[in-house]
This record gives sequence, C-alpha cells and structure tokens, in this order.
Amino acid sequence: MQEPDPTSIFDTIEFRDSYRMSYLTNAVIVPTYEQIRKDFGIIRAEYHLLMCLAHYPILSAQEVSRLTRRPRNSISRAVHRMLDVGYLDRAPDPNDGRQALLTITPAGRRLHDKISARLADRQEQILAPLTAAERQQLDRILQKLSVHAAALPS
Amino acid sequence: MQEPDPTSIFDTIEFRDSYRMSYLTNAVIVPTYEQIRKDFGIIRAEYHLLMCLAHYPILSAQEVSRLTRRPRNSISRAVHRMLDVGYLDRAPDPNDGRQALLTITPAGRRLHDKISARLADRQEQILAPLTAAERQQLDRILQKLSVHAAALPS
DNA sequence: CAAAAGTTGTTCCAAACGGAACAATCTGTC
DNA sequence: GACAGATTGTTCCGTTTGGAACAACTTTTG
Repeated sequence: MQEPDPTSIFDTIEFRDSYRMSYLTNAVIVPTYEQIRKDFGIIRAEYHLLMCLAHYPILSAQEVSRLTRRPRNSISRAVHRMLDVGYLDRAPDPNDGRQALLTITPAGRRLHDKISARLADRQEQILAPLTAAERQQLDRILQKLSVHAAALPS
Repeated sequence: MQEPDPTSIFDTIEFRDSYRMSYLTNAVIVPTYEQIRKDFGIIRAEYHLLMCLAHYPILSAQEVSRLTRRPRNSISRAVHRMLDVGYLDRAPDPNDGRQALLTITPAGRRLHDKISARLADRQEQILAPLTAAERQQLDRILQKLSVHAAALPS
C-alpha cells in the first residue's frame, strides 16, 4: 500500500480551517506541553494559570476559568498544585467570602518566563515557512477570531 | 474585582498565535465534538477515523495514525468501536500479515456526511467575522503551516 | 537462512479530564 | 430581614488519554 500524501487530506474537507487548527494544536503544540511537563513538572493547565497571573496582577480562580475557557475544577486543581510548590499565593477576598485572590510568586514568574520562552521557540519553528506579510495577516486574523470566539457559546 | 477584558491577554504573550490556535481549538472546536458525541454517539478519534476513510478508499490503522498524528492505540480503539457499530470493514492484508485494510461502510459514510456538515456549520460560525479576503489568507496560511507541521517532529 | 532489527496492532495502566453534585457565600426580591 | 436563586470553589467519579510493553509478523543483515 502506497502511503498517501500526509497533508492532502486537509485540502478537500469542508471545515478545512478548523481541522487544520486542531491538527496544528494537537499534533504540534500539545506535544510541546508534554516536553514542558517532563522538563519543568508542570502540566498545561498549571502553566496557563501562571500565564494568566503573569499578565494580571490579581485574579480569582473563576476569572482564570473564564479567560482560558477551561472548566473550573481543572483550575481548582491547578491552583492547589501551584500553591503547594510555591508558584502561587492565595488570599481570601475581603469583599466576597466565596472567592480567593490569586497572585503569582517571584518563583512562579521565573518559571513562567522559562516556559514561555520555550513556547515562543516552538511557535517560531511552526511559523517558519511564513513570510513577514503572512505572519502579520495570520496574527491579525487570529486576533479577530479569538475576540469573536470569546463571545461565542461553547 | 473588575473583570479583565477576556481577550486582551492574548495580545501580549510571545507565542500569541499558537496560544490563540490552542484557544480556538480547545474552547470552541472541541466542545463541538462533545455535542457530536451526544448526538451521534461518536467521539473525536472515531470521527477522524471515518473522515480519513471517507477520503482514502483503503487505509491501514497505522496510516490513519500518521495522517492524524494520533497515537496508534487510540486508532486501534476507534477501529474496534467502528467495526462493532458497522461503520467500518476490515480485511487482513494478503501482502502483510501484520496489518489490516480498513474501508468505510455506506452507513459509515452517511454518518460521516452528517457530522462533517455539523462541523462545517460550526466553522462558519467561527469564521463569521472574517472578510472573503481574510478567509483566503487564512486558508492559504493554514495550508502552508499544516504541510510544514506534518514534516516537523512532534 | 538464521538472527537482529523494525513494524503493526493490541492490551495494560497511570494520569488527566470534565460533568455533576455539593457546601459556603452572596444577591435580589418581597 | 428572610427566602429563593445565583455564584464560587471543591470533591467525586466515570471516561478518555497516551506512553510503554507485548506478541505476531516482516525486513534486513551478516
């Protein structure tokens, strides 16, 4: 049996673009998180938590859940692990007894910077075949799509 | 606590584009497969198997694994389920005792068409904010990236 | 042609995942 | 101000996941 062209299958399906985005995500980006897990002992949800807190000084778990669109229990688990290993601080919200305010620790930020550099490297590999103009186009389009998707029902 | 703009976090990270692709995939596309599971009793890996066989008349499990970049044991599981429910046929390869040749049944193809229409609808919702020119750009860029990624080590 | 190396498909297992139910707390309404 | 309804964070639990080992078979090498 001759091996079919491993990419031509993408060309004829109707939902080509979303399939390709899934493909790139699952086949190329997700494995990078697996490598990160081995090297830093941090899984994807945990890194995303640190990432959110590296960009917003204070967040509740619920806000992280909304930002990342991940289920709340996943965030909850990640918070506990990151507290245990000292990458996160948590303080009760004086204005709302239900929620707690999360902040990243200096150690957490250092780890975040290392992992984010790793991810930036990987992205560079992925985008390598694109011209500068194409990169601009892609960036602009994905920005538009993300804003739109954030408002879309799951 | 004021809710931060749920999309602005994307703008400042270094690996913006790959994060956004992951976000679109996991926050918008994956939930569609969850809906498909409820409506058709088929999980993502199983649909991808049918999709491959809807585009290539005969494939081995290993070829499906390479096309989709999913682990072989996931494909193996999917093959068994699809055989059980009659969406797939399997015949031993006369030329190679290790592998089996898979083909989609008419029922499998009918199911595939229904699911693929659903996914096409969902993609349309996702791409709604884009102009025709942007869609062309995105399509071209993702095509380029997928071909490139298929050659990239995981 | 025998032994080593590689490939295919499968099973096993530990980890990750997410929906659902839950207790604690807050908000709105009468 | 009490009570219904919403929200937050957590625990529970069944399902999904993918790495690793494995048996069957094929290919390569000396």
